[in-house]
Amino acid sequence: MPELPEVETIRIGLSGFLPGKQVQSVCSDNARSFPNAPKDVDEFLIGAKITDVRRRAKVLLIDLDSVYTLVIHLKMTGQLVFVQGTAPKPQTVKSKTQNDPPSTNRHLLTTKTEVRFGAGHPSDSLIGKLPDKSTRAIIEFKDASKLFFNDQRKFGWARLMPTIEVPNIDFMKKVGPEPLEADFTQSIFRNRIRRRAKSSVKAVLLDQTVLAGVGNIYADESLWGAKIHPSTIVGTLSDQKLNKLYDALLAVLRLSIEKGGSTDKNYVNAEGKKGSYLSFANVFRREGQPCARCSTLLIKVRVAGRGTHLCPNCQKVATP
DNA sequence: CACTTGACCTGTCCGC
DNA sequence: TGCGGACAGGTCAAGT
Repeated sequence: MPELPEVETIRIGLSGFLPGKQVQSVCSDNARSFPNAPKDVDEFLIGAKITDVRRRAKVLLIDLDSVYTLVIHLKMTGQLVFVQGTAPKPQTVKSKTQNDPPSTNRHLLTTKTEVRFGAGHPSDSLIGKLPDKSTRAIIEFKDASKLFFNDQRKFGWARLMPTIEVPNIDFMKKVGPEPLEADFTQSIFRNRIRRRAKSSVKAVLLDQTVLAGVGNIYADESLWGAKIHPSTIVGTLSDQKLNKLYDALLAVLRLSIEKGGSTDKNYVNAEGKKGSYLSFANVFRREGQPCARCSTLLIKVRVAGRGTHLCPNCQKVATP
């Protein structure tokens, strides 16, 4: 679920909290979610200070002064939850599904001022209830603040590795350019998209080796913006159409970062606010609703193995 | 080699 | 009410 705008929102938020924090202790389930050997954690994470929080594609990079980096991919349901260690300030945010009596919250931490990042699930809407059963790792800092890594579906992972080796990860070597970097021009976009001339344009947008950071939400939104059917074969698209797609893609990515990303179930940014992009979305999860341009009812189909939202009137399959 | 599909997971939702 | 199955999607491995 977290795509480029969500991970960037998380990066911005964590950048306000983490630099300078010194790691006091770490606990994890030692499974796939955080597979490092305990001795490496002892040597390179415990006692280290965080120097920077970076992002590449959908990957978060938390740099340490041990010259190691914590590399985190949230995949679909991963979250990073930062909990301040001081000034406990009880909050009562109720689940929308039920009114949980406080007495049932047996896992309340002593500190309750928390900031949650990333994709979530309904049980997460009770702020202050951590760790929960999706918690995979907890990093505690010397000032008693904590960073929780939660992931309901265990697709995400966090890995500690030497900073200098991060660019050598297979994913990092293969991943395409950042679409919001200044030197990512229309012609570079067209050339990279055209590398997969026989594929559907949606499959190519989702291909991280073509360009970095686009997932299902922003693929659908940008194709609607450019009036291109997601099944259109890349080779049949004109330069003009691809330029429109470039413009639409950059516009939706920028708008979403401005809105703090997309909140599906729940998700808040550094200021405790939900990402609001989905309320600006034109097609994603809006099947059955009228198209904002032509009022035709939006539909949901399957393209490139993904649920795909489009306007059947504005986005017709290109006929060569 | 280029491209597509399935596996990995768990929680939710829908139909019977 | 409960149960089975489809579905959600980022990425990699396996298949066509």
